[in-house]
Amino acid sequence: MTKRSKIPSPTIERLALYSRPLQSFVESDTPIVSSEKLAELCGVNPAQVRKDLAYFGEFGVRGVGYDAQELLREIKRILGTDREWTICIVGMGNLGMSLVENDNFRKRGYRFVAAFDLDSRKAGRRLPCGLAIQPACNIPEQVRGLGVDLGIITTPSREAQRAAELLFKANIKGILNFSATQVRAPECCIIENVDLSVKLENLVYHLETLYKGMPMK
Amino acid sequence: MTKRSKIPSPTIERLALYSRPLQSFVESDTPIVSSEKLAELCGVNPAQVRKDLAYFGEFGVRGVGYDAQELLREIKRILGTDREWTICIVGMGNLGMSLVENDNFRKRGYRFVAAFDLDSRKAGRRLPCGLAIQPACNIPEQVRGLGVDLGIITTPSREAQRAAELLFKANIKGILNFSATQVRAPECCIIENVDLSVKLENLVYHLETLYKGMPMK
DNA sequence: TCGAAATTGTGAAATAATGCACATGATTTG
DNA sequence: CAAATCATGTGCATTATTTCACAATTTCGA
Ligand SMILES: NC(=O)c1ccc[n+]([C@@H]2O[C@H](COP(=O)([O-])OP(=O)(O)OC[C@H]3O[C@@H](n4cnc5c(N)ncnc54)[C@H](O)[C@@H]3O)[C@@H](O)[C@H]2O)c1
Ligand SMILES: NC(=O)c1ccc[n+]([C@@H]2O[C@H](COP(=O)([O-])OP(=O)(O)OC[C@H]3O[C@@H](n4cnc5c(N)ncnc54)[C@H](O)[C@@H]3O)[C@@H](O)[C@H]2O)c1
Repeated sequence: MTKRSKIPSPTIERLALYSRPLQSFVESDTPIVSSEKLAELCGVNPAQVRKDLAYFGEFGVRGVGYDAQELLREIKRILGTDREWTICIVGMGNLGMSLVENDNFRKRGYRFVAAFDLDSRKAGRRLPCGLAIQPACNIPEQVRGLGVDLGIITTPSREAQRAAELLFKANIKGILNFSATQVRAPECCIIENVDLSVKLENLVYHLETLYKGMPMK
Repeated sequence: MTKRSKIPSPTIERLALYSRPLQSFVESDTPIVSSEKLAELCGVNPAQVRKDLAYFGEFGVRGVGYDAQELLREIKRILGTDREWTICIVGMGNLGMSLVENDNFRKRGYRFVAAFDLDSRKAGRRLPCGLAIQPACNIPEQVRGLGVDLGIITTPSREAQRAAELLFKANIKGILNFSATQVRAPECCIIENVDLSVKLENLVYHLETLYKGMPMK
């Protein structure tokens, strides 16, 4: 039990997924939820829900279900989202701005504490949230000084690796990269690459296959 | 050997991934690429690259490698991205605007042909790209009339299902949903849910686990 | 109080995905 | 032209993940 070393990584993604409907249950004063209900809302198998949770302990009551509030608390603890995480963001174009403005991150306990851009016309500008955009060359000093937890890269693809290098220099431990190039990182930094158009292409493939009358995966 | 019916879905995601460096090779006049090089750039195992491709045919030359241009063309054909796909987008807030403005989608052969919002102050406004935002109630008629291929949902979470229903009514076949609720769809429509904060929570979990016990600095 | 219904937790089977290792064919070099 | 080198394609072992199926536990109603 609780040997984190061999927990399937799909399990982790699903735990985050489960927390969304759980939050709703808590907000709507629905105290008890079953693996079947949760599974349905998240589009997975009920046994999967139970097994995912079982990696970390016994949170339910047989014949009854799970206490929504308690389960949500446990999942947050497991994921590490029961505390605030600070974020800096590099590349204040359309997507970067959109992310900083987005309220959901704040609600989930993330806080943007620094924003950077290479463009000298942008550097100095103050964002609605109160942050001032700083020149990218400040990254190592600023990010290290503030002890920022996470970095988000929203620069053009060709600049992504360079942006990442500055973050490594600042000793950052985790990066979410939205550009279309896979950023390469040293051992000590975890990268999550999120290429949005890969998602679109997935969709396109499935449609294409479907239209051709072939059975779908 | 082209039996599409049992192709692993991770394979499809990786094919899209491979196309990024391949594009660069083509643009920089590098004619030949090996599975090893491609694998390195995409952060996967070389045998994986070869196996992924082998599901669809023999595209390489033993002892030599793959012709970058030809391989790129084949991958596009396999994915279905060798033709234009039209997109409509529902919810023209920060993220929606950002997606419509993004040039990469156009470069990859996607074309936004309609944009919708519920907000009556937004409806009617013209976007830089030339599209005019329409009221959401126009979706069924407009989307069906234009024969739009794909839908993107960027409304607040609580509105996502409603937005989706309008798209179903318009007989749309695939939807990319950026809101934090999993949209439920009829058989005839494929949904890809992309919850960005799930990605962040993944990162947080791994950091938390990695540095459990050790002082984070 | 008892039996039926509900629902969890879990071992074991089934299914899916990955990666090794080598036969195969191309190319280069001496 | 033979040998060395390179890199693909693939059968198979390995590893990872999902799902089944059922014992265990709780609740409820007669
Ligand atoms: N906008 C979207 O909806 C969207 C969707 C999918 C992927 N993406 C990807 O996200 C990234 C950003 O997209 P965008 O639309 O915001 O682009 P954008 O061009 O609007 O913004 C990029 C910003 O990065 C800044 N920049 C460039 N080099 C930099 C550097 N070295 N350090 C710091 N800042 C730097 C630029 O000055 C600019 O402000 C791109 O890689 C894009 O492919 C965006
Ligand atoms: N902005 C981001 O960076 C970001 C990041 C992650 C996830 N998301 C998700 O993407 C979605 C959009 O985010 P956003 O920041 O653009 O929000 P936003 O509030 O800026 O925009 C939402 C837009 O949707 C419109 N809308 C509401 N109901 C509608 C309906 N039924 N039909 C059509 N339009 C409707 C609103 O008028 C508004 O213009 C949200 O679900 C958010 O959680 C956004």
